[in-house]
Formats: sequence, structure tokens, C-alpha cells
Amino acid sequence: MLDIKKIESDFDSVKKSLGNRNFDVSILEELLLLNKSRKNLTTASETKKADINKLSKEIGELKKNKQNADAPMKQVAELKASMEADAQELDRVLGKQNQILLTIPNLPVDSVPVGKDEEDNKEIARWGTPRQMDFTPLDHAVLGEKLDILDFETATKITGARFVIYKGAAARLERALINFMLDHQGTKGFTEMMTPFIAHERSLVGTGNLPKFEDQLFKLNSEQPWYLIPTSEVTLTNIKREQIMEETELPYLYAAYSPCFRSEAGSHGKDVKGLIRMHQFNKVEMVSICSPSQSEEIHQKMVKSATEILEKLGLPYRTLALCTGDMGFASQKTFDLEVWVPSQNKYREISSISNCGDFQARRASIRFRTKEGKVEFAHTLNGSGLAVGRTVVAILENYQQKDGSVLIPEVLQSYMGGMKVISK
RNA sequence: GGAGGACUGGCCGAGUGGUUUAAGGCAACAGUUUUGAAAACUGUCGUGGGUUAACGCCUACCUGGGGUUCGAAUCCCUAGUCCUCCGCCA
Repeated sequence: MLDIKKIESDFDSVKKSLGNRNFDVSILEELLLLNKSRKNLTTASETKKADINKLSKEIGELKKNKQNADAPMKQVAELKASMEADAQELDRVLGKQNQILLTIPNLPVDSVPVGKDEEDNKEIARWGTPRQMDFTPLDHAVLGEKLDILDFETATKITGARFVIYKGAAARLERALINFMLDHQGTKGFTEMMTPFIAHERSLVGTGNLPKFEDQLFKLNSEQPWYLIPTSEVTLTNIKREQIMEETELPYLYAAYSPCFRSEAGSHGKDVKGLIRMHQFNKVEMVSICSPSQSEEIHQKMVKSATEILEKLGLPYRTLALCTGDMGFASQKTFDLEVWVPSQNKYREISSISNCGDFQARRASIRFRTKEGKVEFAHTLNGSGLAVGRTVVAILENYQQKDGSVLIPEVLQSYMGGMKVISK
């Protein structure tokens, strides 16, 4: 959520920034009008309330002394009627203002490249060289079915499209990766967490998934407004919701494994085959809650930690700085990591690491007290470290052999009971 | 799932309709004292909103929401959470 005071005071620059994000800025004018009327109504109704409070005290005195209080009581009744009209209008205006504020994306910071869509993202680093293969690489889904370790058909029977059953070595590989990634994050100072996989509506509003992106979530048919989490960013970030921390506590660095549930509404026809786009996938997530002065350095630290996983696994990747038009709703700056996928002959996203600034902290009221005693909003960051299913894709494809077997990266072998190769 | 009880500031805790403008204590911070520390003493000590050049003033908040009343921490309704007991259960 943006600060309404900032929208008011820096109107032109806010408008320009949001325009760069392909956001329809026409609503901003309305927002300013609403805010003005919110202030007027607040002043009006609070002045009346102050008068009522005074009169009520007088009434108390009069009654205590057994004196007649009809006159002030009549006055209160009149003031109250008039105040309630203001209050009702104020409720409406405030509701509308919040509703708009909750649908405005974060402002990109100056260093974010201005651009329209993913075409304008800027490659800033590349690691590793895609392996030369003297055969046509198979797609991971084909490979997995040939090796009898991925079963899409049965999962579709049991649940539906975009689900999978991992079998034998693939199941073990997935589990090995989760453990390997969590262990790695542990050595980088991230505290391992295991959170609920279901979150309350409030938590999803806090991270920015609601109210705007409800169609991308699975909502439970429960008494409480519960949703399956689309990422453990939601639960990890909300750990400090509605809290005022001490500056000395910061930063918090968390890492968690969780399954992620996404409805993938609007992605019909995209990545229909294989593990790339599923309704349920596993991810190890990093989240940091820190002070504004720490967030940029921690952002770099998170990128580094994620890239180290790819390097240890020997998977070629590149790092992109996302442009203004391609960044996620809550982010003020995002780096994507893309891993080499031989069958598609291109790099595909495997991690997205965002600094959300104080955007989520405002929504979720995550604050800290500075050493000087001032209360400020914290900064929140999140990033995949990494998406596990897509890592399996990369390993199967990049480590496949001519005979259809797949070598297991050395760093994972101890996590797989010494297994060195997956073959039929 | 059933029956009962509870929820007050960072923490403990008083308060059952009108100087509560939330007592008191602990913790924290600053100062005095001290060679230094401790102790003692003094002071500060919640958050949001409105208003103001500023000091300040006003307003809301006692788990959330709604209601009764001239007036609610206090009474009523409702939701949540926790505790105790019973039942069921990995």
C-alpha cells in the first residue's frame, strides 16, 4: 500500500512511476478528492464528538447533584444526529479510499529499468555454459515418463490437469533438493521455518495477493476465509504482522519449504506439458523483514544465496533485472533467475527475488522502533531459493545422457543415498 | 463435537455505568548521586487519525465487529483466541 500522504505531496512523480508499470493512473485524481473529503469529514465529526463528550460530562455532574439535565441532553441529541450523518459518509469515503489504495501497485525504485513487458528486462549476469549435446535433448516430461519417474496421467485421473505424481527416483530427487536447499539457506543465516499451508484472508491482504488477485488463489470452503498459500512468502511475511519490533532485532531472515497452490487462471495453453506450471508445486522460500537501511544489501544477499544453489548444482543460469512493466504488484525492485532448459533452447524462470520496500509492511502494519524511539515501517523481501519442481526440470534436462539416463549432480548424491544416476 | 471460564498498555495487574483524561508495579530510557557499577531518588515512558509554523489541542483504540445509553474497559449480541473438563483422533 502506498502512503496517501506521499501520493498527495509527490503527485506527479507517483503518477509517472505508476504509469511506467502499465497502471491506469486515472483513478489517482479520484483518490485525492476522496482524501480531501475524508479530512473534512473527520474534522467535522470529531469536533461534534468533542462537544458531545463535554456535554455528557456536564450531564453527569447535574445528575449527581440531582439537577435537571434536559437542556444539555437535548443539545446532545441534536449534535449526535448531525455527527452520525458525517460519520456515515466518512465510513463510505474511507472504505472507498482504502479499496482503491489496496489495488495500487508499489512504486519501482529509480534503478529499475523502464519498460513495457518481459522483452525489456535487462540481463545483468550469466553463469555457466549450456552443455553441448551430440543428440537431441528430450523434454523433461518425456524423459520422466520414459524413466517411469513422473506420472502425469495418473495424477490427472486422481485430481486433474496440472498435477503430477513423482515416483521412485524423482520423488527422492524432489525431497533431496528440498533438504539441500534448506541446508544451504541455513548456512547463509536464514532460520528454517515450517509454517501453515493455509492462510487467513488478512494475511493475503498483507502480502498483496488480496483483494486484487483472488482469482489466482484456491479458496477453501471453510467457515473462516481461508486460502491455500500460493507461496510461503505469505506466511513468513505475516509472522511480524501488526507488531512493533525493536530496531536491534532486525533483520529477520527466514527460509521455509512449502507446497505452493496456484489456480493458474488465465494461463490456459501456456506450458501445458510437464512440470513448469502446476497447480501445486514445492518451493523453498526466503523472506527477510528488516529496516530500510538494510534492505538493499539483504536483497543482494538473497540473490547471491539463490545463485549459489544453481552453481552448486552446476546449472547454467542468467540474472535479470525486471523492468517496470514486468514486476510483481508488491515489488519495488525484482531480480529473476532463469535456468537453462535445453529442450526449449532457452532460459526459464526458476527464482524471483523482490524487495517490497515498505509496501507490504504498510498493509500488514509491520513496524519497528528506531534507536531514537521513532516508529517506522519495516522493509520486506522475498525470493525463491528455489522453485523445486523447476529445478527438477533443469536437472533432468541438463544432466540427461544419450542413453536416456540422468546423472545426479554430485552435491545431491549424499541426499539420495549415494545414487549417481537415474536409469530405467 | 459438548460443558464451563477467561481476554485491560512491552509484561504483570486494579478497575462491574460518570475526576479512568486506564491506578499501581515490573521492564526500558534519561538525569542526579558514585572512582565505576549497584542501590536510591527524579523525570520520561502506547498507537493511529485530524488540526497547527510550532508548543499543543481534539479524536479513536481495554481481542475484532455490532448494539443499549446523555455517557461503556464496565451492560447486551456476535466472532476469534486461550485455559479447564468430557468425547473423538494422527
